Amino acid sequence: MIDIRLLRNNPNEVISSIARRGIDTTQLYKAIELDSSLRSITAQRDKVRAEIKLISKSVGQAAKNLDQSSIEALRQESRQLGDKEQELDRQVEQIDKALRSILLATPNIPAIDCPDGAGAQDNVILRTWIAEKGIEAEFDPSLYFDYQRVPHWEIGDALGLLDLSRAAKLSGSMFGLYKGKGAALVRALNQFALDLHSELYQEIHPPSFVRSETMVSTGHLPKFSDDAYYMERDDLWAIPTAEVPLTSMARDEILSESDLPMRFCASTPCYRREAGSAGRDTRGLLRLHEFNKVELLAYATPSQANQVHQEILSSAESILQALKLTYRVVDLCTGDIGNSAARTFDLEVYAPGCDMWLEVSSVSWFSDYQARRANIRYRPNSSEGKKSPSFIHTLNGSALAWPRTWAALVETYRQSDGSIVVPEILRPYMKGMERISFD
RNA sequence: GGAGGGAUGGCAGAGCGGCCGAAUGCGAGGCUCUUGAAAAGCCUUGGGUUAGUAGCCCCGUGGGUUCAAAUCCCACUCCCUCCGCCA
Repeated sequence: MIDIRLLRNNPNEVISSIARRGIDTTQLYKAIELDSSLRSITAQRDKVRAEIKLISKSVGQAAKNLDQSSIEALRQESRQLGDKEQELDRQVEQIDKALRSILLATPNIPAIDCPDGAGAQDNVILRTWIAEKGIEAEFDPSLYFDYQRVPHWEIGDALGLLDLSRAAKLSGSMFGLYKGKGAALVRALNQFALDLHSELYQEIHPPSFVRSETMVSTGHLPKFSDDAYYMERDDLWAIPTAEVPLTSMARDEILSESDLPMRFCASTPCYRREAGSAGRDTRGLLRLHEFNKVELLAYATPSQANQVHQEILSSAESILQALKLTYRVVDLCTGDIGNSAARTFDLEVYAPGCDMWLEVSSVSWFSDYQARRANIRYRPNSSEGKKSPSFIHTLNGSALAWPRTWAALVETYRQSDGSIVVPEILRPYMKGMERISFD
């Protein structure tokens, strides 16, 4: 949620910033009007309330003096004021509700240095890391051999690592089913990523079903309810990402500045209805309703946020480098960043078999947008006098989403004989296995 | 699923319908004393709204009774204990 005071005091600045997303901002002008009438009517109501309180006290006095006639008079007066108060309060509630629903639907203000753009085509590629050379360089498709130009679903089928037709039998399209060494490979990836990060990030194993309030905190509700799975019987939502529970852990809490930044990692299943993307990326593992990923998330003070953002980015990059996969870092433009984010870097890994750059991580800074919704604050260190609590900043990034990483990995590591070499770093997690070949 | 008990400030824990935004203890911060520290003493210390140390709101949430609700009534949510069932 954006700060209503910021909007009130700098309306033009805020509105033009949000307009950089290329969305309609007329509702924000309405919000400003609602806010000003809300404040004036609230003031009127509070004045009436103050009167009522005074009268009530005099009734107490009169009762002590057994002054029946003045008690009755005061009661009359108070009742009349009560009617007035109720009417004003009704208006306050109505306006407040209208204002709130606009604010909840309003996306975050993009960061100043977030590049302008209308959509994915305007994203800025910051750098490309070439696994074969172990350095940042120009991408060169000729580095790949013909035997790497086989899509992962064919590889998975040939080596018996994937069984997508049975997955479809069980659950329909866009579900995965890994088998044998294919399953072991996902497990290895997961374990490896958690081990790599558990020094810096505290490991959490959160629930994967959450209440509505939890989804609202991160901005996944109310606007994007169609994208999530909902269990009506129990009024619970299946999480679309570990960001949801990890962010809400500190909901309604006041943290102390000396504990910040706080860093967490979690491996969870992620559930997405993909309502708006029917027919897109339907082959293989590129788009699934259920997948696993390891998520990194941090709570920080506003002044720490930028550094922590870079830190999470390099943590995520370090996995791809360790796996020796080619990837690029993309700075998402204002037209492409998510609603709650102020700045986002995507990591896209190159999958030679499909000849596609696959988004495997999205590292975002949410400024105080989520913290405001979730009411997560911190108390500044009291060295310079007393300061009241203010909102923290939240940041997160997928440490990696497994299906797409798995896909890029088997395509990249395919050999001329059709087998797959297991990346060295994963071998300890695969009982030392060096190669996945035909059984 | 059944039966009980509970929900108050960072934590613990009081609170006859008006004198309660709330005792007390702990914790935290500041000061005094001290070479320094400890101990001791003194003072301060919930959140929100607002230009505001004014007013108003917040004692799980939502309703109700009343001139007046933390306190009475109703509903709901959550937590704890016991029983049953089950990984």
